[in-house]
Amino acid sequence: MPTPDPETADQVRAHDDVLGYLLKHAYFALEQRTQAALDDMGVTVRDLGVLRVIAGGEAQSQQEVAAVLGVDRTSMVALLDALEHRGIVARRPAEQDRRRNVVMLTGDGWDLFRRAENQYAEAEREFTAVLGDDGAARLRQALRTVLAETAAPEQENRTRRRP
Amino acid sequence: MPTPDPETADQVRAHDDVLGYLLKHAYFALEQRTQAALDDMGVTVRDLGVLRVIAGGEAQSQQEVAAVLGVDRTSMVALLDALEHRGIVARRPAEQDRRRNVVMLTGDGWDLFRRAENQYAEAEREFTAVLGDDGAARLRQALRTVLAETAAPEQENRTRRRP
DNA sequence: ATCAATCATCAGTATAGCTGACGATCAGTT
DNA sequence: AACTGATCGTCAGCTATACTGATGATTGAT
Repeated sequence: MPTPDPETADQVRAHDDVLGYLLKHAYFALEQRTQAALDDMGVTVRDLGVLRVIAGGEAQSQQEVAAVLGVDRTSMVALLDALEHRGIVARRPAEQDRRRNVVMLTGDGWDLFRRAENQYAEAEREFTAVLGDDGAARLRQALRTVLAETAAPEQENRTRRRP
Repeated sequence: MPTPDPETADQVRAHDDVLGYLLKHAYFALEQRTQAALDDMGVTVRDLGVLRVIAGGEAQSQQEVAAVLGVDRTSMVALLDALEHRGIVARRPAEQDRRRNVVMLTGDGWDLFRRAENQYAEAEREFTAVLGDDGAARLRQALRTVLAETAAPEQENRTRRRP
């Protein structure tokens, strides 16, 4: 028997007991499904996140959008460049503070957003269908709870590993 | 009023109602916490995942490990190179099929694994402490359920976006 | 023996995030 | 009015990661 020490191997936690594994794979599985639902429209899930935050008035400036979504502000530049190029969003310097760019949806942007959001929501519903409405709501609530507790106000810091 | 159409903006879903957002950020928040708990030992969460799968006997060859974890097989090479170099795992061609490399933990590897797994588990416990034991179990179960339903046997395909 | 398939590996490519810098702008001080 | 420090958007360069496609070694079936 090559690998597992038979006496100890069965005390080892199964990989799908590990919350990190479950979260990561649930995230990627959902991403794949929702992205597939958006492919027709030429929008990424990421794009839609930006549109949603703008449409909901949750953020105005580029940095606010970036902060809400946990995206780096320098990455937001290229992201918005593409969306602006396609006439989906527009940038305009804020009147009170001309350093800031206020980002807003164009008419076409609103249109695209609503269609994309519908497709996205449908894909999410399918994804959580097994849980039932209550189960899906409880899942969301649980995630919201742990996130609120963590309350990491700093950036996300995904890259850094051992130096 | 620059951005939100006031009549429509309040019909827009808040970003933290979106399951994709919640999963992604919960995943990254947990990753950060658990990684911090492992930093002392010079192991990444990713490394530990590999060790766990090997230690539990859930996989033997490199590709099996990669498949269980949803990691690309070509990425697994470098990952194992590093672990082997540090004397944590050992590769040996399988006797029945010498194309395959059977991966196993060394004595030091078992040692490191057990310590790392303890640290990791503690960090996870802290992360889900707000939910209580039952809540944490329900969260895990919900994630396992949607993942089982998805049952995506293909690769993960994280990169591809619009062509 | 031959041939397609599989495993580990490697080289090359693309993407995303981060750091650090820059100019423009703002607020507060003098 | 001029000076200082901070903030915003932008850009260039670095890194980590995943993927593609190719290679050699090996296998199983014909």
